[in-house]
Amino acid sequence: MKRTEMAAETEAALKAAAKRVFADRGYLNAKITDITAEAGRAAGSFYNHFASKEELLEALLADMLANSTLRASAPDHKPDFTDPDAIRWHVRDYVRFYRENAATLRAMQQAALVSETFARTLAQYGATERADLMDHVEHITHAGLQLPASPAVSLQFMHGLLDTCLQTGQQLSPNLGDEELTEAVTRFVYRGLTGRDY
Amino acid sequence: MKRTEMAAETEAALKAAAKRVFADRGYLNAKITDITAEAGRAAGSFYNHFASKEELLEALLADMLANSTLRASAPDHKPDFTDPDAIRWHVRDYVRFYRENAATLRAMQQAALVSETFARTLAQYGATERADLMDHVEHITHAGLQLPASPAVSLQFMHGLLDTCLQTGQQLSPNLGDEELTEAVTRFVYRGLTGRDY
DNA sequence: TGTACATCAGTGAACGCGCGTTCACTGATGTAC
DNA sequence: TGTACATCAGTGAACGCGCGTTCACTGATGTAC
Repeated sequence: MKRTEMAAETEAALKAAAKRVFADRGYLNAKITDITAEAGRAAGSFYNHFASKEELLEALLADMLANSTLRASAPDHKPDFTDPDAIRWHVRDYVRFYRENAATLRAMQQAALVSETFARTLAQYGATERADLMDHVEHITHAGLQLPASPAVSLQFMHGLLDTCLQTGQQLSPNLGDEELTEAVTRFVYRGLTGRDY
Repeated sequence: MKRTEMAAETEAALKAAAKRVFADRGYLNAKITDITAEAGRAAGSFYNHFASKEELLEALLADMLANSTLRASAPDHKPDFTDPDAIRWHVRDYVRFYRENAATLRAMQQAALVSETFARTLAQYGATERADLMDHVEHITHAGLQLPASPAVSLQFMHGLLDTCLQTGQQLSPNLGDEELTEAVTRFVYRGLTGRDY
């Protein structure tokens, strides 16, 4: 095997192991040696690829962002939140995204608690996500309906609610499936944003 | 000064210092010596009062619970969420409670990320809080209105939303005051839960 | 009330554990001729 | 194609930093007589 391949394989193994370890015991509790052990490599090997646990997380974040450029440009994407289907589409998409990237997202949230830098990165990322939805909620005002707050704050409500649901998902009483969760959140958010029902 | 008084004073100073340090740089980042320094005591003094940082946090939690038995039994308390005023009352009360105990609450959340024990305690606490509101939301169903999900899950929506708002409160775009926040959340939640507007 | 001793809160230097990080070494792959 | 040397990914024992925790000491308060 080529040397570059070998190195790439080890790096990939470390990232994959890190996700598993982060998911299992959390980013903050994860030791470097937990990750290398999980990846089946020696401790020192870690530093051939990453300068620190923080840098590894940054790499995971970069991977996540690189792999998710696809979404929100789908053909069935609806950009008007006066239509419940548009909200449902975005809720469902976010749930899917969260499921796919749970390990990295949760690790980021934990890192943000301890590091100012990660806190900023994460806040930035959320803000960008919400900026893209700004026009979606503004349709509501234009339709003569009254948002509960400014468009920005209304969006934070939606975003925050969804995030909380996904993070505490395991505890949701009668173990709610993703489809039911999507339905319930969609209804709650549609009602909350527009003041209407469907 | 009496010895018992002296000890009590030091313990109180350590607790107060801990809250400040936790609020300032977070529970997880707080070192024992940060706390003792902030309290103006020697490092070793800490262990005359608490066996560990965890035990200190438990003491803060106990204090918080002891000092907050008052609320939710006030004379103007309304127990029926078909009335927006009832929701507003609870939202306002929760905001007040959060403001008063922000340091301890945030510390608990951080501790929960790292310690299974604290995670359980916190989940337990939230569940208890919600259990007390169960009958409040059930009025909605009894009035012939349709909740977005089961009463328990609907309550988690409300609770989660409020929590997120308070935790990320600083970033809320046009620095929202508590009164506006209460109004906006109340409207959103009332609409979301009942499907009506006011 | 006074004296002698016990107790105990507080002190801070020193200890030591845990874990991140290093580094001399190995053996396999790459390169030069 | 073959040989000799260079490079480099990976290894894991050892190092050392940071910080929690201890402990011998101090001086003030409590107690016994």
